Amino acid sequence: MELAKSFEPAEIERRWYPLWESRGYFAAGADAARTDNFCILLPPPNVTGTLHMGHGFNQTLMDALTRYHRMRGDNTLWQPGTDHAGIATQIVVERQLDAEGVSRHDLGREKFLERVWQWKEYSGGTITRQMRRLGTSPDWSRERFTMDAGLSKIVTETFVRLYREGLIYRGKRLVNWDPQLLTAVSDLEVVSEEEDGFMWEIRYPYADVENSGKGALVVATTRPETLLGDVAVAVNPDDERYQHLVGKHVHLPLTGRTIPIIADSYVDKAFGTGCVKITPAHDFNDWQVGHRHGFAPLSILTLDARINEHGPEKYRGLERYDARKAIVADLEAAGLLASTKPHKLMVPRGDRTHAVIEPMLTDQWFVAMTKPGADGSSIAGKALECVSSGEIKFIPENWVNTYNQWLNNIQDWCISRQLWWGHQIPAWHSDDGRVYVAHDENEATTLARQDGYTGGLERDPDVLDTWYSSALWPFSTLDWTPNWDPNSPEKSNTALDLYLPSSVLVTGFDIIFFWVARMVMMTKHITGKIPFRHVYVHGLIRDAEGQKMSKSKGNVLDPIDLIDGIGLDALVEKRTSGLMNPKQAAQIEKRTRKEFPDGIPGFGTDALRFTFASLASPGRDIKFDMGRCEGYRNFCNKLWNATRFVMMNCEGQDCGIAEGHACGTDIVFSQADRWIVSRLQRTEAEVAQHFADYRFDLLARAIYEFVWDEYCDWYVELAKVQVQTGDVAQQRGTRRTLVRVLETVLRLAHPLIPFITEELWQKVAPVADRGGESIMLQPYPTAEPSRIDEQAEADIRLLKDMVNACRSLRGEMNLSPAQKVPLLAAGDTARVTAFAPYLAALVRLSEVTAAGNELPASDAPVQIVGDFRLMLKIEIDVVAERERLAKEIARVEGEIAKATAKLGNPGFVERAPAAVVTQEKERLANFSSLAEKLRAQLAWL
RNA sequence: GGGUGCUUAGCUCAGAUGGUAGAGCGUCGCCUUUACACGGCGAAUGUCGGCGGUUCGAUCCCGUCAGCACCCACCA
Repeated sequence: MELAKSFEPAEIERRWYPLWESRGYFAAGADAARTDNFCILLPPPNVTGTLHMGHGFNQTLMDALTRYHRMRGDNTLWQPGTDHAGIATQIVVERQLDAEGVSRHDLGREKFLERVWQWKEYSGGTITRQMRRLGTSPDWSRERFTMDAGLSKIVTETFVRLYREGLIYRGKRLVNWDPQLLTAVSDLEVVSEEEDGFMWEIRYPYADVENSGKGALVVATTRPETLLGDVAVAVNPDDERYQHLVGKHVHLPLTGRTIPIIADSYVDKAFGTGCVKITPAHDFNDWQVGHRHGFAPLSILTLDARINEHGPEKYRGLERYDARKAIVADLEAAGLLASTKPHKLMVPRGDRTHAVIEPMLTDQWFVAMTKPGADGSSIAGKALECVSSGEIKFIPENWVNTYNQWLNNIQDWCISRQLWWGHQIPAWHSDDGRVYVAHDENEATTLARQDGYTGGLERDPDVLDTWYSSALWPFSTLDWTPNWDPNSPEKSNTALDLYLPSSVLVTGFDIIFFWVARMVMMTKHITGKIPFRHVYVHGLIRDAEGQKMSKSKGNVLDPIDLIDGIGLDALVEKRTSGLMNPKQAAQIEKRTRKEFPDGIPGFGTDALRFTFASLASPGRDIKFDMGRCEGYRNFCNKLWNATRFVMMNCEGQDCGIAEGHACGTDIVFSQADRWIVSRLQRTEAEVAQHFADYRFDLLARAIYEFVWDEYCDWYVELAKVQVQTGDVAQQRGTRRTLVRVLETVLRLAHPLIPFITEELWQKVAPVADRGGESIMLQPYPTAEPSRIDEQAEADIRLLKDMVNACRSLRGEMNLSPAQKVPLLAAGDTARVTAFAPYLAALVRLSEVTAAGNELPASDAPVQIVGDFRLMLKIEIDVVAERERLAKEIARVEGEIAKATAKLGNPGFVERAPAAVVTQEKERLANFSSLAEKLRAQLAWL
């Protein structure tokens, strides 16, 4: 069957993916007898999410690694799955309910969860469908979801374990509270950004008899409303201005309360007035200070951030910012407001809701990070050890600093969330405040009875942070059981035995803390094993300007749109619908229409994947450049057409590989044939190295350059000559080389561009005498050093130099590409004769004549290549040619001067390595000889 | 306040245990040469951020300054 004239990816992709999947090519190796295991865990995307550029990038790299190792014959597993993404998913469903005018509380927990499950069922396949469009090849039969029964059971098991070890505890602590979501969040889920605010200075009048009426202490605050919860005013113990006041009291404005003045070194004398109001219930630092001085925190806010019953009657029920206004106004009226100044401050906001986070005193569950466990080391300590010992390796290495720094300063992890969607905490409360943590209610009841409690039990309503189950991913997806023991036949588990630890985690640096560190901590603590050996950390995809892609900025690119293409109107519609702030629509539309006046063309999956791979340089940010996507689409087309050429010339022809054509007697390989095979070996070696180093950018480039610059631009052109002018044996050698090299290159490139390589391989393989139902099942090419041919490489390098020199000459002489001219070549006659047919074709020469050792006197232009002098026999402008030669001589003399100076420097000759000195001498000799020849040529004119 | 990374051709980015600077896109010229105009051939373009130091030699190593970006952190 004929290949289409150009590469049309859509139909090919649609055809191949279902075949691969249904034939089971993605299935895990899972061969218990083997040790060459390779395993990657898919960072589980949100089950209700859609594929974004970050996924596309991340998954392309993982798929390339997976396909590579599978073709190498390794016992390979790419373990897929999705995450329930507690907060994110719950928010989406709550918004849907909002639109219907109901709240989750109207529905009740059970009904609400049904709704979420429904939504999960409805949209849950989107992300995995989109992954399939990317050509990803995980073992879908092993797909897991964090809230599957099996995984949930492991969540419970580990929770109970950690609790019983004393590493999970419950306590009333100040936590980051999202007043909009009404849940605690972890430190990592709070993002602080600098915002404009005010600094208010407030007078707290002296209350003691001797100072009464004599003035006031002035405190500075950015949050005046919290003064209602003040329990003290603190000054630095060394501050001479205030030392005498320590132990005295001030009136707390608007409250009728009197609070003490205390000394604490936490206070910075130089900042503000040197006096700090202490509000332990509403500030993390103040909580510490209050704790040191034995003050009970006074909470003055409700969970939805309104003034509560501990505040004065007047302010009760007021929302925090309304309360602020009222309080500032009242202070001013009372003459207690000393000043108001604009002030920049860091405002903590929830990463999901963007609501201002409130430190809130609540009962929560925590994982103790730094508390020593039974084995004497803490969870965080073990995680540090895994990396410092070298068991786990970061690539690039510098991420170790980031990892260590975080773990060295880690706080206990608040794992409870006041949400409904997630793993409900396996703890049961008695009426009298006792807590029983157990695998299920029966066990809890048993524990309660043993404890002498006979009343009812109520399950803790909270769920776990979504990252808790993610932290277990390396072993929960492999069906870990508490009694797992790889050394015991009854207790072993093939998947775990083979694939824990996995080989490499491929991830962006944005989730090193959220996920990577926590997986190390939990996996090591629970299973005793590290979760993975390598952590390959890649950058984050940004838009062409380097901006983060976000809905509100309207700069989001959808990988599927880059694959299929999208019209301008559809793109505008997509970017402007469902905005949180509809006012941005006009601006987004304008920018989109400017950036993509014709919409986005469909580049196909392979081009997109190749782009992702080639962008995977070690840096932090990756600006997505659509121009490169187009370039790699062109590359795919190049590969397509090279195959078309090879098929036209080889299919049904004698390629010297069918039966009866023994190599040697009736097949001849030219230097060009040996050269391309030699270059192929080098490319194969390079690719293997880049895979080992996770340098997908260099890997993509090596393949690109081999295919385009070597195979297409040179070898195919040389092969045309050989097929046209060679004898039968040489034609055989040429066809065989053409098809075999191509077939190998397809396998070499398959991990990056799976669809086109499969499609083409199906056509090429039979001609190359390789059978098989899919390229996926073929061995990955490996370099054979014995096939590296230095002589052939040198020969072709010389031929290329000659061709380039002649082409350059033609260009400079302004010869039309259509005009054929004769060439006279001085130098080794045998060489000239051997190269003549190639030169004639590649330079478009009418004839090539060997001139022996000397060129005739002529004013024709001459190029010098090594020991050869190449003369184009054309009429030229003698003056222009003199200028050209003079210019060239000047350039060469410049080089000679540089080299001479270098060699004249005793320091260089004495101290530089001998090889460098020799090289420099050679350079000088070559340039000198070239200059001499050029001068001789100039003399002819 | 602590930490990390970046600064190379108009744009996006590679690069070498320190020894003659590269690619893609873009630009300019020529070309329907039967694989490919998603193409071919040719051409132009860089004090490799500034300043010091080490060295025979620095774009690469060290120091310092500037600019940009990001991460962590409790400054009221």
